Amino acid sequence: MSAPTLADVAELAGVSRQTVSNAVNNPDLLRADTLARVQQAIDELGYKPNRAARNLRTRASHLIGLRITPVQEGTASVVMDRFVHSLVEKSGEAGYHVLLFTDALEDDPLTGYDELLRSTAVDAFVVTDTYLGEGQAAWLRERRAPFVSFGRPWDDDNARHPWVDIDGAAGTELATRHLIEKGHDRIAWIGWKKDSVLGEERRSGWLRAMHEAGLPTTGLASRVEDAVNSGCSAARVMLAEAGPTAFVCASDTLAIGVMHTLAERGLQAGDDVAVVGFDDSQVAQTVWPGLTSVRQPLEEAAVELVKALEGLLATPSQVGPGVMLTPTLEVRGTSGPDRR
Amino acid sequence: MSAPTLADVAELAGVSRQTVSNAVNNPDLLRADTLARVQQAIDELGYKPNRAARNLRTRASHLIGLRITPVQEGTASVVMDRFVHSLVEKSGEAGYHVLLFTDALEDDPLTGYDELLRSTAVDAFVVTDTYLGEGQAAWLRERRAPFVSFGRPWDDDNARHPWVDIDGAAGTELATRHLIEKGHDRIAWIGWKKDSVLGEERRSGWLRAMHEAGLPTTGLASRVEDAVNSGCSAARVMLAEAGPTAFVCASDTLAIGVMHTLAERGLQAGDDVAVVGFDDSQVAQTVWPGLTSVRQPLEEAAVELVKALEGLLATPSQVGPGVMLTPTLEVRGTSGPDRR
DNA sequence: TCCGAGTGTTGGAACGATCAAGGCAGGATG
DNA sequence: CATCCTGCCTTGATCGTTCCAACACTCGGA
Repeated sequence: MSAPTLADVAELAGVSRQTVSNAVNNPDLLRADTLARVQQAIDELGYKPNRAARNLRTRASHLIGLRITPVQEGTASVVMDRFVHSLVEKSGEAGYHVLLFTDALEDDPLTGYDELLRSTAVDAFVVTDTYLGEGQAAWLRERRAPFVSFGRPWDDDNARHPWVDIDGAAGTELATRHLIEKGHDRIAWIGWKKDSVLGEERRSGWLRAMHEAGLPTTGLASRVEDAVNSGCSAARVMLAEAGPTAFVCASDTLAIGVMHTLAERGLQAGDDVAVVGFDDSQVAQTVWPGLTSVRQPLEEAAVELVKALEGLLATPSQVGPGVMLTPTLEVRGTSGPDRR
Repeated sequence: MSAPTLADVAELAGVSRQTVSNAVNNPDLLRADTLARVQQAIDELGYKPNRAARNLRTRASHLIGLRITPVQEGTASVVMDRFVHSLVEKSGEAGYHVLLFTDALEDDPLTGYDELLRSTAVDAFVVTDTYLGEGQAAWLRERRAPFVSFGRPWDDDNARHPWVDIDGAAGTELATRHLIEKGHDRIAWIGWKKDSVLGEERRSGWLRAMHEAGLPTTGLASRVEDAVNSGCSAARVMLAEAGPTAFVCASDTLAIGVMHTLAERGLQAGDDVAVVGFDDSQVAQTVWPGLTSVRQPLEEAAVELVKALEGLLATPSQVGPGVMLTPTLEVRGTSGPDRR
């Protein structure tokens, strides 16, 4: 009735417990025929090592913790969904499972980490949203908790942990260049408030591409909240005051807002005014006529994170350099035709 | 350096291990002053019970497994994101964590379950996508694995497990009635292929509302793949052949397709032709002028699932009835004005 | 014949918690 | 006064695995 144990297998195969353990963990220590015999017993009984017992003995759970934050309703971004999936898949291949947790109600973000850490429920954490400055990384470092972070250590200067990040500036630069190549010369930026490090980074990519091409930027930048309505009104103001022929936005949410304003004015997104978003959300993929958008290589990020994680757990002392990945541009209808 | 154990706390507090254990698990067994003394020692050392050791002894991991499937790119649906978050939150409140897993590459969906089950890594599973007929439920039942399902036991007649589902027909009925009240009488259905039980269920809600109002349905139903393009072409045909004034769709993805076709024809979604989607995706929330959509009460579903899970793990033999939840309608621009 | 190296295998202890049973006061009961 | 009970706490065993050190066995060399 109850699950077979190591001892059951050992008895059936006529060997000792340790031999079965070796068959599972160090097969090359056994003589071929013994291994085969043990293997058959394992198959016959359907034996799988008991996780709890193994965890207890080896002091490892093969679990990695990931904190998830509430879904932002009303925005376009669904980065988390794709990222979580990639992470689960890649860590699964490395023999790790992903354990999700949220903040306990009305508590600070660190209680979740603390609980899992102290109860030795997970081997390591994957930290995201480092740009929010919640001090997750610093806190974990203090406790010597193993973790890798998806996102640069923005808020932690003396950080010494592995990280993987995506070069947002490269993304917006890509987007801006794409529009310049299309023949645009008045390209506006709709981004986030100045206190958003991520927003400022993405803005800098637009700025770089514009300067490089010798195009004007004054009066062409706007900084607002990440909401559809904010995008709408920013675009309204921008169209009235600066007459841009294209918009580069810090998010698909803002880009959608811009598109609303264009529709409102009877302007055709793409043909009349070009728009580029950021995140390649499902909104960008499905909205008419298709929103050109910067796509983060989340699968790749997951691969790198798991790689870093494995390295970290194998040799905790030495930490490799951070990994910076470059996003790609998904070109769709709102890019519009060439204007030359 | 290493984490404090029960024995450490016991020594510091001057009591036995068992007493500390009781202080943690059955506080009311202790005299008040002893409890206080132990509690202080616990706080002082920052003690948390070791998960692995506890799991081993109690034969429970307080983990529940959830299988996730790849994100469908190019569609609007993001049900999983919201659901996962709700589930993590609600199960966290009940003392459970959620363990994610995916199918091992090119393997059948059941290997993931098998592995976690046999290694006693999780206490139970939450099964989703039962409408796909992958036989997850039947397979788990066979192994006597505890699980609850989000979705009726479509594919398993003699199922005896707790389940929670959302009444899709009630959703589309709600949507259709809403349009009827607005004064529409030629309301088309764009749904999925006949082999989709979910699609047929949603269709039945439309049918019911139409019959109830004595409205015609012949020539007004279309069954296609769940893709934006399919929605486009279905709408094109429908407009040409049946002249509907409103569309009810099985998904936001299809609804977006319908909206594309309307835009293509110079028709105003809402003012000229009404459209209602299903899922209240971020696309529905952000697209212009706002897509009216049926919203699944996923938070509520998570609550019910966790409740069922707790019941199941407490008394595995008795199984309560399934829980059916009713969706709501999020009214937005594509509903259009009253036509009376 | 015996030794020592090289393989494989063995039983006992440990990981850190909970379970089951038992000890020990002190008051109620006959 | 002996007995029983009740409340509170302690002791030893146990969950299933891996680590550790010691132990057989084979086989070539002295």
